[in-house]
Amino acid sequence: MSYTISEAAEKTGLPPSTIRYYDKEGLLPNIKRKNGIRVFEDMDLRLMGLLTCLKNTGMPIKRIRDYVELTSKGDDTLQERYEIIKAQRQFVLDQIEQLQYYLEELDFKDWYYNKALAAGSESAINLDDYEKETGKKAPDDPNREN
Amino acid sequence: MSYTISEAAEKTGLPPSTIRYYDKEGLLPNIKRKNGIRVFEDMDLRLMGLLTCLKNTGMPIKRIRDYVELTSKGDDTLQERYEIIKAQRQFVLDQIEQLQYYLEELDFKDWYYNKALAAGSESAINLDDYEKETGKKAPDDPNREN
DNA sequence: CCTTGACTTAAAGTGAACTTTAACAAATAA
DNA sequence: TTATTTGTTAAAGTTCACTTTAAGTCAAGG
Repeated sequence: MSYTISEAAEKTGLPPSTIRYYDKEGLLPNIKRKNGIRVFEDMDLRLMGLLTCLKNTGMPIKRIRDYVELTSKGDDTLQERYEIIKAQRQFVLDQIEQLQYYLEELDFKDWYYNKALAAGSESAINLDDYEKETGKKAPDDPNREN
Repeated sequence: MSYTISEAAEKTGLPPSTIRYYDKEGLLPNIKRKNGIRVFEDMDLRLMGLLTCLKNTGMPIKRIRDYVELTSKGDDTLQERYEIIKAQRQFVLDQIEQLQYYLEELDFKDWYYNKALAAGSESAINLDDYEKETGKKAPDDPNREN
């Protein structure tokens, strides 16, 4: 199947302006043209899925372009591409860990506001209760007197 | 304990310029001054920890300021603050889920390059092997002929 | 007394990732 | 035939979150 830019936009969730921007930045090599108009194939849409993955996990556009360029150079660049993917995979693992840490901070805040709302006031909260009730240590937090 | 801006910077990991910027943006209300010079207390450092948590989980500066402002208005704003924290907590859960999805895409790529490097070429890869070897379905990916 | 170093401000500059604008081309519907 | 729709480009504009710069204040040390 082939698609126009607006169809590709719908399929990928990226606005046409962004697709054109990615194309200009070299993230979409070998997009076909018919009378000057971009023609997207399924393979292009799958590439855009990968771009979205890399972008949404924090890879800068320039590095994505490097990866894409390496890909079109063939088997000689397998090792280099592998290093990029491995690094990004580790980066995602680190991000998840970081988010899980922040989640604990927000879990505490959630508990805190539940308590405060039940009591009608923040001043009524006994922070020792957090550990008693959840088994987790209260994180550092403003609103504390330590 | 009290700290200068450079000590606060060291403790929080934020550069002094960023701390001044946050102060200007209203994220650090009630910072004391001594002869015009900022004096940070432990409570301020803990607040900065919370700011970092909110910022690093994707909350825009303006929304963080709203939250901070609500906090200094006292118990009347408990419900509103709770909503903000609850929404952010859910946002973090969604982010983790999203990252875990992207991780699977990268896991596939990792497998793919391992295979390709072992064989010396991408063309030698049989994508059906991914499910056979890992029990996971190969995600959509460029480099595939489907 | 003077220099050094750490602080202050307002304002301008930066980099990333788009988005918008303006002007134009080609195909299609009325 | 004309109007509308959908595409094209280069270039300028936007937003966010800082960072840098320039000019100044102030306390401590030599």
